[in-house]
Amino acid sequence: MASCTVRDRLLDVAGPVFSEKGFEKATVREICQKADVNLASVNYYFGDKEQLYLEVVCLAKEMGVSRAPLPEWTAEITAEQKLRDWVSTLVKRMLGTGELSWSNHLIMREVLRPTKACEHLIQELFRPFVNIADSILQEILGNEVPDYRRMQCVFSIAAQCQFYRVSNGLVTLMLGHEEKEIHYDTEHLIEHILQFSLAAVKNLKQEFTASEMESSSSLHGI
Amino acid sequence: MASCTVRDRLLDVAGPVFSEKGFEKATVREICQKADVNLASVNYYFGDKEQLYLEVVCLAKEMGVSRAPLPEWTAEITAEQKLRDWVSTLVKRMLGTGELSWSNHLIMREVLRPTKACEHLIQELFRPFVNIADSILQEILGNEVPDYRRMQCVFSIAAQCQFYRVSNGLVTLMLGHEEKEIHYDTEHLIEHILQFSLAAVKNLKQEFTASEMESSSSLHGI
DNA sequence: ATTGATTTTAAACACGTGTTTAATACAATT
DNA sequence: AATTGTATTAAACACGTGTTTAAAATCAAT
Repeated sequence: MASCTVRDRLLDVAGPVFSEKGFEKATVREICQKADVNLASVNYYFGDKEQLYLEVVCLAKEMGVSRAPLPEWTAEITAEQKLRDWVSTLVKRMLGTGELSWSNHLIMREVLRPTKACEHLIQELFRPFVNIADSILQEILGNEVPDYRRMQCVFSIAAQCQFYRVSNGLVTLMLGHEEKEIHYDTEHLIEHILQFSLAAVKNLKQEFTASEMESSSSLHGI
Repeated sequence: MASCTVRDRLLDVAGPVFSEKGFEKATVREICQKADVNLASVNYYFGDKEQLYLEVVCLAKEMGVSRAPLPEWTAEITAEQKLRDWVSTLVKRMLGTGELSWSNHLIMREVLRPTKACEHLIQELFRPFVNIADSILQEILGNEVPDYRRMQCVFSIAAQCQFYRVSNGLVTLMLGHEEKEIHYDTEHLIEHILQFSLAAVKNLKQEFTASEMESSSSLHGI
C-alpha cells in the first residue's frame, strides 16, 4: 500500500467496500478487518461511519475524474468530435471495469439513491460536466433553439450512456451473453449513441432554422 | 379495504412499504403495524419476509400493467403514432404518481438491483414490452437495418424514458424546482423523447436506404 | 356443549449492527 | 526516567432486525 497510517489504510479499503455493498450494507467490521485495523478505529479517526463514507465519496470524485478525463480541445476541433469525446468519456466512466472502477460505481450509487454526499458531487462533478455538453450542443444548435430544449437533448444523450450501467443486468438477461459480447462492447455503444444523438440534434436545429426561414425570408406550403 | 382477511391486508400494505423503503430497509414490524396485524402474521401466512416480497412483486406486475396499459391498435394506426403510445406508456409507468404508483416504483427497484423476482418480471413484462417497440421500429426501418442496430435504438428510447426516473433527484437539483415544473412535465417529456428518437431512427433508415441506392441503382461521390 | 383445528397474541430469542468505554501500549517531551 | 498526550485494543453496550414459541382465543364440526 502507498500509505501506512491507520487512517489512510481505512480510506483505501473503504472505497471498494462501500462501492460493492453500498453504505447501508457495508459494515464497519468488514472494513476494519480488511484494513487490518481495530474495530474502533473508524469512530476514532472519522467520528462515525457516515463521515468516513463522505470522505470516500470525495476521494471517488477525484479519482473518477482523473481515471477517464476529457481530452484537451484545441480551437479547430469540431463540435461533433467534442461530442464524441464527451460521450466516450461518460460511457467509459459508466462502464469502466478496471482497478479503480469502484469510484465510478460509488458515484453511480449516489446518483441512483442520493445521500448527503450527492449535492457535493453535483456541484463539483455533474454540473460542470453537463455544462460542457451544453456548450457543445450550443455550438451545433446555435442560439435559436431555447435553452430548455438544448438541455433536454443533453439529458437524452446522458440517458443513453447511463442506461447500460443502470439496466446492465436487464440488458444481459434480454440479449444473452454472446449477443451482448459481440454488439454491445464499449466502442460500439459509443458509436451508436453518438450517431443516434447527432441525428436527433441536427434534426432539431433544422426544425428551428426552417421555421426561421419560414417567418423571415419567404413562404412555402402551410 | 376490499379485503378483510389478515393475509390480504398484509399484501395490501406491504406493496407501498416495500416500494418506498426497498426490501432490505422495509421492516416486518412496520408492515404488520400498518396492517394492524400481529407481528408473527407474516411468518405464519407467508413463511418469511422474502416470500411475502415475491408475492408483492407479482402483484405489482399485474397492477402496473393494468394501470398504464398500451392502447389497442387498429390496422390503420401509423407506426409513429404507435411509437408515441409506447413512449407515453413507458414514461407514465416510470413517472406515474397516483394511488397505485407504488407498483411501478417497486418494479423499477427490481431493475436497478435485481433480486430473484426480476427474472419473472423480464419474462412476463419487459421482454414482451420491448418486443412491441422492436416491431414498431421494424415497421419504420424495414428489413435492411440489422436486428442489433434496431435493438440499440429500442434501448436508446427506453433509456430516455428511464432517465427521468433514475436520475430524477439529480435533474431536480440541476434545474431547480421551478424550471423543472415548467418544461419537464410528463407531456413535454413524451413529446421531446418522441421527436428526438424519431429523428434519430429516420436518419438510420435513410442511411441504409441510401447505401442501398448507392450499391444497387446509381453512383454518387464516395 | 365439547372437541379439535386454526388463528391470533405477547413475549422472547438469536443475531448483527454502529458505537462507546476503560484499560493498555506507545511515543514524544520535559 | 517520569510524565503526558496520543493511539490501539478487547470487551461490552444499546438497539433494531427477522424469526420462533407457547399460550390464549376463535371458530367449525360433531
